[in-house]
Amino acid sequence: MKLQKETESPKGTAEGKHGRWYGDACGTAFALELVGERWSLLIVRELMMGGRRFSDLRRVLPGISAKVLTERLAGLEAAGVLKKRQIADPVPAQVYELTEWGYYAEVAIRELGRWAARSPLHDPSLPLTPVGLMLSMRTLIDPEKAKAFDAVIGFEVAGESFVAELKDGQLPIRRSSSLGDPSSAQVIFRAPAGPVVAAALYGKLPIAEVEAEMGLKVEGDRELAERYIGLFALPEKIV
Amino acid sequence: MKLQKETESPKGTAEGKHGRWYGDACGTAFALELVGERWSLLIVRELMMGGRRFSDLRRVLPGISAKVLTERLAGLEAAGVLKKRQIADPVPAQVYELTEWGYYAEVAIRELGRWAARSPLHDPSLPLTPVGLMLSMRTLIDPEKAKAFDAVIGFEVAGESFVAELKDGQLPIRRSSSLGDPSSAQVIFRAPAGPVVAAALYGKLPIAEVEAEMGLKVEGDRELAERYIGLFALPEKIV
DNA sequence: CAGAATCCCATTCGATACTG
DNA sequence: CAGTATCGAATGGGATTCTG
Repeated sequence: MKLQKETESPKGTAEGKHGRWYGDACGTAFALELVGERWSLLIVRELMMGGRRFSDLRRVLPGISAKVLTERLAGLEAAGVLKKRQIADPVPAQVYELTEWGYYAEVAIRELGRWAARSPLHDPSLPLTPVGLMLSMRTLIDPEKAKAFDAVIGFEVAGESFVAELKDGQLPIRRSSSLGDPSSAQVIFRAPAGPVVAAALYGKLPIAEVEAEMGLKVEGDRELAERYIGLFALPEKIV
Repeated sequence: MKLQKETESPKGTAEGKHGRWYGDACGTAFALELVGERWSLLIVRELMMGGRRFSDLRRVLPGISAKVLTERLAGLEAAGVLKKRQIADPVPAQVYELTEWGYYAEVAIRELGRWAARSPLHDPSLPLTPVGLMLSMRTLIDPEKAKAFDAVIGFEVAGESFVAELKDGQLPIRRSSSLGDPSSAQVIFRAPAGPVVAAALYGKLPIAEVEAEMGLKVEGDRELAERYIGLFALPEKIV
């Protein structure tokens, strides 16, 4: 990012002013120029389930400062990864939303996560944002097992709602404004935080135990919930 | 990386001393802690075709300083991505080699590259290292077309030699110490630099033209070379 | 409250010089 | 060849302030 700062790459000769960029035709190197700065890819991750406001991003990315978030959003917009958009819906506000191409980054984000989760040093007990949880499901679902299974699952995690529509081995997930009782979901997982759902999906703790000890609530078809959980497996560690 | 510096994550409470780490269970966030610093992932990329020495890395990563390379290698070793190994083969020396898990990062590296290459801002005319070229072939080959085609192709690019063994739609590539005439390759591409081969593979310029104007030499079965080139296509740009 | 702008300090980067 | 040592410049991040 920072594509149009003071001194852009002079006549395409491969490097910015201070050798700050890589000057490498390799797509990976270019990706790192676009999203390689601290926080950038996590911002993209948080936008993967739809546009978010500035303050939403600050909330789910604890530790990012307003200054850095501002800089990153500007850089990602200059890079064509996201666009700032005015909305008038609930109240006049602006949301940051991925461009079509920005959404294509999901595969790379997933594969980075799949790889890193296989490190023995990875600590899955840390906090997990609702969007992080949703993306982890899309990463870790077993596509073979999923083929034989259609379902509509609702999630309400830390106040954010999503609907996952399992079909043809695919698991598209969208944000849902209201996951009320007139929902089409056959089963709804409600949890105060991401790791609670993760404990059920990946930790393979019995649902009842996660309900009793971590505040999960599974509403609707509990047998379906069990089958759904059976679709996921953490990748094995490697050393 | 920097996993065991002065103040490691205190009792696993999610953040390092200065909030430098993300404290996020999301595998992607952890990946960024491991390889998210400037240059790290490009070092991993350059090791993807086998171990390299310190000076090899400095040469193919123009712009990286000895200091930063030293720091990154130490960090990546602490993270379990690579290992320093003593060799005595040609001369006593030490090489940095990916661990088994380190090699698994290739998918993520490829997907980052595939994504970024679809940006209209990507400039494919920049320099391309031999390893970058080899990885780009593994990224951009059409697996469907490749299924019906077995071949052994040699490459000698900027003094580095590789053999690619196309079989069952897979394209494993290994470094080759000598790509002499007693080689098993059915066709050999020789070029002074990566972009020359890229011009033939992805630019779809006629072989004869790339030979005449860019210094490519195609030895052996030229018809096979044409068929091989036909397996590759740049992904379309999106906006 | 949303978000941009400013100030300040710690860390990091990169170039150069130097060493076993 | 394989790194260390050093130093100025750039960046990162927190706190504060300003604007709507």
